Amino acid sequence: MSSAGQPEKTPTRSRRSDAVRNQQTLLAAAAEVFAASGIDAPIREIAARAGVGVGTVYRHFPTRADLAVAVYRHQVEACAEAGPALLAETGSPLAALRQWVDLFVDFLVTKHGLANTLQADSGFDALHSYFLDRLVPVCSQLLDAAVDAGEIRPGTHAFELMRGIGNLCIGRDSDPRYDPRRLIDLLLQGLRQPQSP
Amino acid sequence: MSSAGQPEKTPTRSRRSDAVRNQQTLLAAAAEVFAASGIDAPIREIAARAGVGVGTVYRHFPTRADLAVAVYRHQVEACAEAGPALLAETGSPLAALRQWVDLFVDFLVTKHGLANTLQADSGFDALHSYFLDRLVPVCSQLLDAAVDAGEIRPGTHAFELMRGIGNLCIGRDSDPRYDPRRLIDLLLQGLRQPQSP
DNA sequence: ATACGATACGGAACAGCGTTCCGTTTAGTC
DNA sequence: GACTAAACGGAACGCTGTTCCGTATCGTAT
Repeated sequence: MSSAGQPEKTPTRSRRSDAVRNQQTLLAAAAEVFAASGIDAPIREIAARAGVGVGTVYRHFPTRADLAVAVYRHQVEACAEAGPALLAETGSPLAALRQWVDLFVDFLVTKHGLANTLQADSGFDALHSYFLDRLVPVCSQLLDAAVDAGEIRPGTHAFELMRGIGNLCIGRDSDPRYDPRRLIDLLLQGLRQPQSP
Repeated sequence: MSSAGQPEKTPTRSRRSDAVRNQQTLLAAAAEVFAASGIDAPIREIAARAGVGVGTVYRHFPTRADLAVAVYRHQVEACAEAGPALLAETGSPLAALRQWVDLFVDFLVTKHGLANTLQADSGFDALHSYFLDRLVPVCSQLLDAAVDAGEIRPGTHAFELMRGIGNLCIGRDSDPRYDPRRLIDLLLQGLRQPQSP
């Protein structure tokens, strides 16, 4: 009969130790490979560095995006948590927004190719969604606060702003004359404009 | 006979007729396929539609970018020529810049995947260069005029602005909530800001 | 009109990558 | 120690870009 309970764990067997070990190894390997060769590096390369077969990679992380989410989760989390913190400790919500955007840009720009994944159709659906689900609310909060403080005009959607910032970060490495930050600054300046004709 | 002249043509033989015919056919086929399946469509598909072998495609257009340049040349040219025209017929240089940017965005946004090629490392070097070589001077002229008229702040590089606009246009089709034009408007608004604190 | 050689053609062949699938191995449990 | 579910490895498949060369075709000199 088995109590009807057991709602969440160990139906019959516990997780195999080699499986958890491999998952960890894979995570580390993927982090290294992503850093070295970008987020588009061949799966085989990651498998090789972790010393496993490709089948194992796919079992643990069905899509490349799942792997990327796992690799970058901590940093995304940190960025998300920084939002409210900045808002609390900074006098001007707009200044807080600026600093937060800077954090976000830092994050995107230091990982080769990460910015491209902000596009919805980049084949990184899981990563895309995770980024947006986690960060859009934070951005929204900052935007609202700045609007309430009368520092920026209303009407801008956090989702759109985040995607725009992500897009602007694409291809930063390929040309030294292109600095996304300058344009993002311009964008934020544009937000300030008090609805002029 | 042959005057000593003829400085540019027919060293010994003239171009073969099948070659010119195939080049035309290829151009038409590529235009159709690009429109239908995006600029990343398989070369084989283009070859098939043109009724030639892949070797022929590569002989006429060594890289995909060369093909794209040939396909879009007219439209890029039109856009480039519209710049000075708008400047001449519009009172405000900033207004002219706005209209011109609108044209550019129209162009990018109506071709599936074209915007991505504005990135320097997208593997579309020839296209990237052509776009930039042709359009950056035009944009620069508009920017300068607007600066001279005191409508925008100085210091913005046409190259950077163009790349930024191109980047913002990426992925427009994948999400109806994302409208690049709103952000580009914001960007241009930011330009207007008279150098505030 | 014909022959000849340069030019262009076609598509097989190779390489790199993502992804699937299944025979084999291994860890956990009895 | 035996049994079985879980996990593994990597061969295999399909799709793509790109190269290469034997063959067909066109332009021209005769």
